[in-house]
Amino acid sequence: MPQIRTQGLLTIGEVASRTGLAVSAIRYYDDEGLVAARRTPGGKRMFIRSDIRRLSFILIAQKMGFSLEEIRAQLKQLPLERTPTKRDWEKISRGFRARLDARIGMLERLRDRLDGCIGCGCLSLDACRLYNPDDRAGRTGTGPRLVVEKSIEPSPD
Amino acid sequence: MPQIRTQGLLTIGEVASRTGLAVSAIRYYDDEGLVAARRTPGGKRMFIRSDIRRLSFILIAQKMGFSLEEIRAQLKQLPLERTPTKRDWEKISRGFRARLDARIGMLERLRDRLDGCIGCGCLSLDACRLYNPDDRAGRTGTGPRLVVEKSIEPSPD
DNA sequence: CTACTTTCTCAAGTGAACTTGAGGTCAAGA
DNA sequence: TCTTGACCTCAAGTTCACTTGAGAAAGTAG
Repeated sequence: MPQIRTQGLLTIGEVASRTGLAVSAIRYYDDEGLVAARRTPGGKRMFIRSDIRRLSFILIAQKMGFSLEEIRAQLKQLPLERTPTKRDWEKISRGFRARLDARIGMLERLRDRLDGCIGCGCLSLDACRLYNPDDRAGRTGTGPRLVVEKSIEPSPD
Repeated sequence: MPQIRTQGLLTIGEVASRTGLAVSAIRYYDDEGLVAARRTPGGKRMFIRSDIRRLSFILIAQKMGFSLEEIRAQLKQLPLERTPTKRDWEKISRGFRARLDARIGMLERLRDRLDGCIGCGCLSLDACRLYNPDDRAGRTGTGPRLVVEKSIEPSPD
């Protein structure tokens, strides 16, 4: 029985145990185009080694709070069929790092505001800098949400 | 028609426009016990002013990546019926701050590892410190996920 | 070849956090 | 009084990120 090139390729089960992902999750990512498994003549998914890296990246990016949609966008910069090069990963890294810094920055801003607001126990909502960073009170009708969206979100993208 | 104490109470519509939340979302939070609206004899929800603060807190905490479940746990420390005092909010603030710091710390650790791994473009998975921080290669079968869970999660809680 | 494990597809279910829709009530203004 | 608009309940629908289940085919060990 001639193995039609199992040349270092991995089955979905192997990838699952190597990444810790469920087989069903990997299939889902394949369907969603986050990885691109090739197929054996029999129709089984086969992965290249660098797919493990790809999948681990997905896992980690999710932990960081990125949606699959955002992760997909990041991964679009990597070649799907070929093992990515140093340059390929570096490109990803830059964009990812930027988004991550933005996210961290947002959390830190929120934290610092909390310290100065909830922390201080100020109970006068209209004067609260967390909810009204411009010191304009909440009488406009478009309150906190807009404030949050505008001043705290990482980037408009 | 004697208003049975609209004494500074707010309707759901007013609260919605003050917080930027949808009316349906506020009703949902009320059902879920994240706020406790009192009712008019006619059955309409009425809110006290500090509920705006409560709801804004929910909004912000969600932006930070906390689930409603976690937020509920935080808010349990606040009195539901009474306007919270400085002390009340301070208690919240401490727990919240700790969780927030943990979250930021996790992101920073991940970011720094990315810099040293994806950033450097190292392509040898088995040697990658991000996926194998202990420098033990991924041959054990229980790979990256465990690594991520164990070393990067904020706290077991 | 048989038995067994792994994999396949496709449809449907899950939980979180809401939104939408249907049908009904309440209070104020013309 | 009639109408309008804000509110009510309850059930069902939505999106995300998967999981579960049914039924079938592929590959491996004996």
